[in-house]
Amino acid sequence: MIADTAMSDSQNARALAPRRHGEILRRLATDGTVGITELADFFDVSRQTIRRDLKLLADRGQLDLVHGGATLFEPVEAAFTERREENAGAKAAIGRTAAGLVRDGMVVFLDSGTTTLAVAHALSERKNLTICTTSLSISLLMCRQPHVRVHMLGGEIDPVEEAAVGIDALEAIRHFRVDVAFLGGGGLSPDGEVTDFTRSGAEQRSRMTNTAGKAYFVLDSSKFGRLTPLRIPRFELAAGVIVDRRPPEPIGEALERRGPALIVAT
Amino acid sequence: MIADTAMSDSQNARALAPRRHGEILRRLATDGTVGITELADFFDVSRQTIRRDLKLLADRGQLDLVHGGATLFEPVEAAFTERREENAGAKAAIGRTAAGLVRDGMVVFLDSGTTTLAVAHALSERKNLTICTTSLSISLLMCRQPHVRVHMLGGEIDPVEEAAVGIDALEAIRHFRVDVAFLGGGGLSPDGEVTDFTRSGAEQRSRMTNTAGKAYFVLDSSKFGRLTPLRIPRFELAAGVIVDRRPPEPIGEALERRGPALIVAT
DNA sequence: GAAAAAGAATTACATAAAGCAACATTAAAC
DNA sequence: GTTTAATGTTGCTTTATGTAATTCTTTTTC
Repeated sequence: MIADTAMSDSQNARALAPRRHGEILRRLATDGTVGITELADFFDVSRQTIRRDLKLLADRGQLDLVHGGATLFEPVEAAFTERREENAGAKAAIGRTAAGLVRDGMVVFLDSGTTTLAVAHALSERKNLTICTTSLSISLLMCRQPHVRVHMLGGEIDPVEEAAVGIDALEAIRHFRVDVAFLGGGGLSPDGEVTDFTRSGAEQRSRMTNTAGKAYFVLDSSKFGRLTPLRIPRFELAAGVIVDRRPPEPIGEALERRGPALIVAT
Repeated sequence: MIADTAMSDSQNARALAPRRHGEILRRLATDGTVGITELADFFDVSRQTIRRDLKLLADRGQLDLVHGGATLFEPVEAAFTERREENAGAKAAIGRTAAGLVRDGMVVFLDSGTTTLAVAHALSERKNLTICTTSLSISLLMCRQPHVRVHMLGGEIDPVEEAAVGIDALEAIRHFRVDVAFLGGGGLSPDGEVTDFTRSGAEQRSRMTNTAGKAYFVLDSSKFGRLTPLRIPRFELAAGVIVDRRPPEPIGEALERRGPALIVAT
């Protein structure tokens, strides 16, 4: 079905305009850009024809024309980079509060995420820390800090989180004895529970909650009431949830009834 | 079949400005800095062109211009301190040559180091790669690339290399079957042997040489004749050593007599 | 700390490549 | 065969890139 579209036999591919369009869009989806000369060679048609194809697709709003070819509308540069900026003030406050729970010499686990990255920044005052993390950015940040030892938990990298996930990361956690863990989460549900996006993420956080001396979830207020699909088993064992302001009322109480302390950053 | 689709004619790759822009922003995101000469070498265009690209991106607010290149717009990046690349042109050439040895779909191991980082950059044309690395920068760079799967080998982070070292990294290597490995080295000794700075580094490279389908050392000319303390066991099993120019004569011959091919990048 | 040297920015212009529009040609449809 | 749609061709315009001369910066040297 799709295979026909993507077939590279130039004679076959040549005939029909819709085939070209399909292939053009497919390439755009994977590469982000297409070149006119490149396409003309591939389909064995003139550049003018390709130009007409692109013009048509551009009129339909399926791509952006540029000199020499076309690009996707949004080159989706800033998935992660963008998120970092959201709620920056709140996250910095959470970071400072979290850092206040850490003493020199401790072993600290830092989860992936922008809020935990803020915690990492706030930890720069502490000495002789051992940081244990799955996040590439946090590793890079902390390893450039003096008096800090960093352990990166390996595994397959999730391009969205820019952090290690999966079996290897899960296994690596076993090797560590951590004093305090700061964990992210997908949302804080109306009944006071932190929930997650992925099964392996939830499992990882669950284990950390279980093995760390103290485990804290760090959540900025944009997460309040947000529902994500996975519960985090043994969430009740967490020492606390650090937020930038008190969540609307059914939530805060429900959370405290479960056990973890509700800590509001200042 | 799809392979035809994914052809990487360097002429085409050069043509489109948006492709350069994408790569420039990607580099900025990982390195925090880009140099004009560096980029001109990499894309094989004039400095003037790169200057025009940077000017354009700066007007869009995507970066800050500085003398000789550009930096990230926000100084949020305490995380990504500047890493001036010495010998950037030579490394880019080595990177291109190395990338020429990689086919779409392969499993590639990339060692830590600035030369292997250049290889990573050059691999941006390839599709469906699985990258396996100990380097934080390379992980971060490659996981932002479409159609690339990244495995970060975990372990304690060496702040100099900004890469995982030690037992965990050594163990993690076992789990992988890699098609081709690109390894760094401390120096190329007068008797034609690649040597290393640390015991664990040497061991890691030795194992990789042994288990990878093909292993190549990538060394720029500043390493010629340099003596570092550790030999790399089973160095002779490497498929080749990629350099930017032929080393002075006792060295080149000695190397070839040992087995590995001497590949000079163009 | 000032002078010299090296590298980088800027300007202006030349050239090559791409876009465009009108017309010619071919292939499909009736 | 005629008609219609799609593609190819041609000449001209526009855009992108490269080159060279000049003027800053920065770095090096004494």
